[in-house]
Amino acid sequence: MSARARRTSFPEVVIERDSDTEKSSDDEEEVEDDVVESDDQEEEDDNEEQKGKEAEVSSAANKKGKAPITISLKKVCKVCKRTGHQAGFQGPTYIDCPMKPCFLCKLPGHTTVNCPHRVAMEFGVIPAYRKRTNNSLDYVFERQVRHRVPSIKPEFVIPDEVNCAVIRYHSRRVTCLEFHPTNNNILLSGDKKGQLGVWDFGKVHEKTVYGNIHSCLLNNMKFSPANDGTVYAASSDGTMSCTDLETGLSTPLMDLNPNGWQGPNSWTMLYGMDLNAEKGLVLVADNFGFLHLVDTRSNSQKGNSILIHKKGTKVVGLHCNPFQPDLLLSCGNDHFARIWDIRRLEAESCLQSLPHKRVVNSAYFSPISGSKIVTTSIDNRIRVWDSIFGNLETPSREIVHSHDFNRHLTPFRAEWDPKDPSESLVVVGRYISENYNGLALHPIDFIDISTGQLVAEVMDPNITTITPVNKLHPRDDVLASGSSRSLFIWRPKEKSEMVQEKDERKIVVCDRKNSKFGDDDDDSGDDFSSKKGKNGKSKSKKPILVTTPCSSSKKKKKKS
DNA sequence: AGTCGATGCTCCC
DNA sequence: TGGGAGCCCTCGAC
Repeated sequence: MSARARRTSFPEVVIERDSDTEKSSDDEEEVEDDVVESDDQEEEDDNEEQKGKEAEVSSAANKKGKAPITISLKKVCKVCKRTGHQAGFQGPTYIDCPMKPCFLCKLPGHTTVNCPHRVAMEFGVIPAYRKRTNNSLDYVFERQVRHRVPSIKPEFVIPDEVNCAVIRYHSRRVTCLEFHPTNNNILLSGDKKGQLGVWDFGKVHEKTVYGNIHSCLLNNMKFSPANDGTVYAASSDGTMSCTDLETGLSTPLMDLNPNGWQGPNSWTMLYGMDLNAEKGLVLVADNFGFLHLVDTRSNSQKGNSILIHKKGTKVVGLHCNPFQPDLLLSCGNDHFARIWDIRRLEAESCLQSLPHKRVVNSAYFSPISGSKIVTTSIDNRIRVWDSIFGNLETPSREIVHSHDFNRHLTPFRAEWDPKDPSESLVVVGRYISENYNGLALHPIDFIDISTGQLVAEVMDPNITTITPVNKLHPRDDVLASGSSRSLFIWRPKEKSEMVQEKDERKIVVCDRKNSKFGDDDDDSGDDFSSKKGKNGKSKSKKPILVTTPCSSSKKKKKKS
């Protein structure tokens, strides 16, 4: 009996067989066959479904006539390409490849299922503890800053229910969000195509998208502190723009590719951006490690560009300290976050380098006192420095959290709650899914960065996509999320109910072409609620969200 | 329901 | 340092 004939535990498809007596002369193949057999034994023991396929082709190149080609269907792990196990979704639960390090904490020896960081997110985190250096900066902190940070933590208010949304607001994935500084209902959103959305979520059906400002990824935007009708934006097309929100008219303040496309080695993209209101400066950083300053009064570049990160690497984040705007925090792909003094900016003049193990997606000073730093790195760790006046050699805390890099997703950024006086609440989307009543959902996490504890995980059975872009409202208990091409507004449950009393929850489906309901004004669509969970496990889904009419909308006409 | 492809980015050699 | 291989929980179209 040949080896192939004995293989009975999985389906076999013989495409062509010339002669049963012909055997492959290739020794290596013989060995492989043996390996396969032992794997088969495991499969029988496991008694699992056979999925995947492996084509075994006997070369028989030295023989005349046709070679036998046997394709056997058996399970192959798509991660490590070995047999005997399989990674992937089994229903709503993702099974990791046991041959790889933990997908969550990146350590070997276990998978995410029993990773201690998944069981308890605060695992291994040292609760609030400030390293005292007893130097003069510590003294300054005690005198000037400490009283701004209350020692008693207020109760966190979590916006945990979808209040309104526009499905497919953008034609490409959302890259950034920004709330209007004075108008509570205006949300700005940028997308991968460079389009800028202006959404008044008080009037859900009204949708404005400016498509002619940038030609690719809108990476960051900020409102002008001098004029809240004006917004600055940095894009991968190499331009930094200043746009009037009323008219949509845009002025390019900087174009780093004035000669157009000259090849990938010279094409400059703008990523990190922030404003220094005191000095009237826009700070932007590019993909070659340089920082550029633009004077908003003269609309011209100020000084020379300065290399602030390793030459040739992206600088993805810039943040001016809210308390001392001359302090600048940058982060980038050279695995560093850096603190700078804008008054003394030159290459290698940074006050402090904060090393990370991998690329740093974001680095922010705390929003009120500016004395803390939170960074998000693609090594699946949120790092916290409790005081920029203290010892910055090592972070005060490292919180393991799933926010891996994926080329199809906007990079995750942990964002402060600007309303939290204790400066300890942070919001960040989660990459890996969890099984919630038979649905694989990717929640949005609220984390207390002083303890590493998961304060809340916010999800909706209808949002099955990953939500990497999140922004908390500067004044209201509102969370804005960008998930794929859609925008969501969350409010706390009780408040949501109050709002609904006078105006029902509003979910609008955009994109005429892809929606069978056709019209933005059409209120009958259930595209949102009909979305399936992972692996089509939609049976146990609670249909809590439906497309409801906007009662205040005057445009109530049905298409015949 | 299952497959496929668009593709940017990281990191290793 | 440059080039290129490879990429584990995408997402949406067909």
